[in-house]
Parts: sequence; structure tokens; C-alpha cells
Amino acid sequence: MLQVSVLKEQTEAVLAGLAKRNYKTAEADVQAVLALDQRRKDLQTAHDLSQAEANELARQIGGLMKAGNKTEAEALKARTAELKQHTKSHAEELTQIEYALQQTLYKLPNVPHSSVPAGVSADDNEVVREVGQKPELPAGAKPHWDLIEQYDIIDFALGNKITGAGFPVYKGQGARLQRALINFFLDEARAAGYTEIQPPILVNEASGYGTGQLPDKEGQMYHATADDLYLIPTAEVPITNLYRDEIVPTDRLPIRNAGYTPCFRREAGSWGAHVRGLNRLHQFDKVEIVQITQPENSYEALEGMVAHIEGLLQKLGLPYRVLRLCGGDMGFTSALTFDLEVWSAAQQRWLEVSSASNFETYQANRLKLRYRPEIGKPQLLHTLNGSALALPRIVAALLENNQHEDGIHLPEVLHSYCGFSKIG
RNA sequence: AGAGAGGUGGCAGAGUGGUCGAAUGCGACGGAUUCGAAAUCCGUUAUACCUGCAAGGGUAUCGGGGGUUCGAAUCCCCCCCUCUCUGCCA
Repeated sequence: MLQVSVLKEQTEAVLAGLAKRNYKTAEADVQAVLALDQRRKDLQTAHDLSQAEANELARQIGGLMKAGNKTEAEALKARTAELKQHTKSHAEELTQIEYALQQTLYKLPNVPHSSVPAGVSADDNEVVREVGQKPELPAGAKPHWDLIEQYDIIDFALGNKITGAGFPVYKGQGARLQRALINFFLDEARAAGYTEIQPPILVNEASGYGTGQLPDKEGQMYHATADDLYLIPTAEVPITNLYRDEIVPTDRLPIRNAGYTPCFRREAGSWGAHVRGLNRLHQFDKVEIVQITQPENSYEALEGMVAHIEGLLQKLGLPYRVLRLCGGDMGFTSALTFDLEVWSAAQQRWLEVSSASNFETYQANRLKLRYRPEIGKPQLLHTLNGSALALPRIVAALLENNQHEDGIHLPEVLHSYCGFSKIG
């Protein structure tokens, strides 16, 4: 969430930024935060004063009791009863105000970076670059949902039977391809300096708040209510929350972690056209890279992450493009996001396979994730993450783009990982 | 899952109602000593919030929440976690 100090000191800049997101009630919300914060301070001062007096009285009473002066002690107790009333009502209002302040802050999305274009939808995203040749497919080329049936490598009907829609079963070469991609992505991440992490895939409520999935996307996560745990929608959640409530020693920065996890998304209300086959699932595999950096290095880090992801796509021989998301299409918590999309030749459309974002201090503020600068108090760090990569759409593009008469020709780099070079 | 023990500052570890944000030790930092270092000695050593130009002052924090009390690390209740034993189990 945004810092009150920033809202206060840079009000105009914040409002201008939120306008790029078409966030309608920015003015009112920011004013509400400032008013609530002022009220909070006044109450805090009043509360501290009466508390200080109460502490002093208690000390005096203690002294009198020790001296055996019961009568005077009783006299002072009368005053403390009165003070208690004040303290209690201050404390109650303070709790209310702090709650209201918190709720208002939760409503405010992150302020976009200056390079974020204005816009309302995905149509307004800026194409930064397009790389690679779109393949010419032979006549009769099939979309991936037909190919997976033809080669019997992914089975939606079986998933339907044992779980439900959106939970495919990978079989034979399909399963081996999944495992190969995960290993390939993890090895590449390690080579690029990321530490491999294998986190839990269920997280508690505090973690959901830490990275911003809660309260914003409550309905998007699967919730195991018996234990009040959430199935992660991305490894970002556990891997970033590793550092919740930490003051990270400077010599350990930047933190660069990578992890493979299955990801679970309810995708409530988002089914419709264009979600056939592997395009949208409730459970999918993803390797995620996460960085935590000092503020001055975060944008350089973001560039590095995008470059890493592009390297993966190039090695896989997939044509892709890089988008700079506009204010209207960006995630709630992000300051700047690059999406990477691969060309799916049979569907004749771009598929998002990665999203790399800098959250600046938005998550760190909730996480209380800080470092100790050379001089002064602990400061918030910047958090970043990116998919490197999400598997299903990569598989869709690999299948469609590489289909031949005699089967699917896999890119060279996967041969040793798969143990075969061709599907079919 | 059942029984028992326990959760205190960066770590170890005292503290069972009164001036305790907390002894002591270790570590870390600054200084003295030294040619330099070790050893020794002196000092400092958390976080958040309020207030103040600052120096400083105040409040809160001893797993989390609530309660008793003039006063709670200490007593009571609920929850979470850790350890030991038993059970179960990949």
C-alpha cells in the first residue's frame, strides 16, 4: 500500500499518477487518508498524555503503598478511575480511526511509474518490441487443443472426471515436456544468479495481505477454510513473503530468488471465448523469479528480469513481443509492468506468458520489508517479480508453431531435458 | 490427534504484581591501550508511533488477542507456534 508520508508530501504527483489508472475516487480517497491521519495523530497525542499521567500516578501509588500510606494511595486511585475513562475512549476511537485509515489505504492502487502510458484497456498497451519470425504453417494446421488429442499428451476429459474443468491431466510425452520445461527454466534462472526456492503452496492470510492478493482479489484464490489457508495463485506470494517483517542486511541485497510451483486460480467470471485448451486453467505450472532491491536499483533489476525472460523465449525459438502495460491494464499493486506474449501460430493470436513488474515500495510497505541504510532509519525496499515462465501457453505455442507432417519438432534446447526431440 | 514442557532484546539466558524496555553473557559498533593485532578497559547497542528546528521528551511492544489491577514479562481466559513422549503417517 501507499505510504501516508508520500500521499502527504507528494499529493499532486500521486493524484496525477492515479489518474493514469482512471482511478475515479483518487481525490476523495487521498483527502480521506490525510484527514484520518491527522485525526489519528491528535488522538495519539491525547492518548499518550493521559497514559503518561496514569503511569505517573501508578508510580506514586506504588511508593505510598510501600510506605504504608494507604489513605493517600486511595485518594490517588480516585483520579486514576477518571483517567481510565479518557484513556479508554481515546483508545477505542484510535482503533476505529486506524481501521478506517487502513481500509482506505487498501483501496488505493500503486502509483504508476512515469513511463507508464495512459490508457483504459489492453488496446492501449505500448508494444516495446517484437522479436522473431512468425512461422508459416502448413495447410491444415491445427490449434493446440486438437494437437494434444491427436498425440494424446494432455487430457481435459480425465481432469474433468477427477477434479473439474480447467484441471488438465498431462500424459506421457506431455507430462515429460512439462517436467523438461520446469527444469530448463530453473536451470536458466540459476545460471542467471537466482537462488532456487521450493516454497509451500498454501499460505496464510497474512501472506495474502503482504503481497496484495488480499483483500483485493479475495475471490480469485482457492481458500481451504478448514485451516484458513489459501492455495497460491503464483509463487510470488510465498517467495516474497519469506521476507515479511524483515530488516535485510545490506550485504544480502539484492535478493534474487526463483521457484517452481503449481499455481491455482479460480478465474471466477473470466471464462468465455478464447479460453479453449491451455489458454486459461485453474491449475498450471510456473517458474517465478523474484527480486528485492534497494530503491535506486529496482528499475535496472526490472530490465534485467525482462532480458532474462526474453532469453528463454529466444532459446525456445518462439516469436514474442514485449508490452509496456498502460495505466488501465496494469495490476493493482504494480508501478510498472512489462508483459511478454508469444505468437500462437494456429490461433493467430498473442498469448501472455509472462508479466514482470516493479512494485516499488507498495508491497514492502505492507510486508514491513526494509533495509538499513548507511545513515538513518530503516527504509522500505523495492520488490519485483516476473514469470520465467508460465508453462501452458508456452506449450500451446510450441505445439502449434512447430507442427509438421511427422509430429511436433521440439526446439533443440529441450531435447536433452525431454529425452526426445519430437512428439508423435 | 492426546499428554506434558515452553515461547523474553541479533543470539544465549535471568526475571512470578511495583520505577523492568527488561539483569548477565556472547556478538556487533565506537573509543582507550598497541608499531599493529590479540587480550584488557570504557561506552553504545531494538522497532513503531506522538511531540520537537534540534537536543530531547512521551507512549507502546517480553508469541498474538482479550481480561483482572492504581500498576502485568509476571495472575486469568482464548488462539498460534516450538520441543519431548504416545498415536498415526508419505
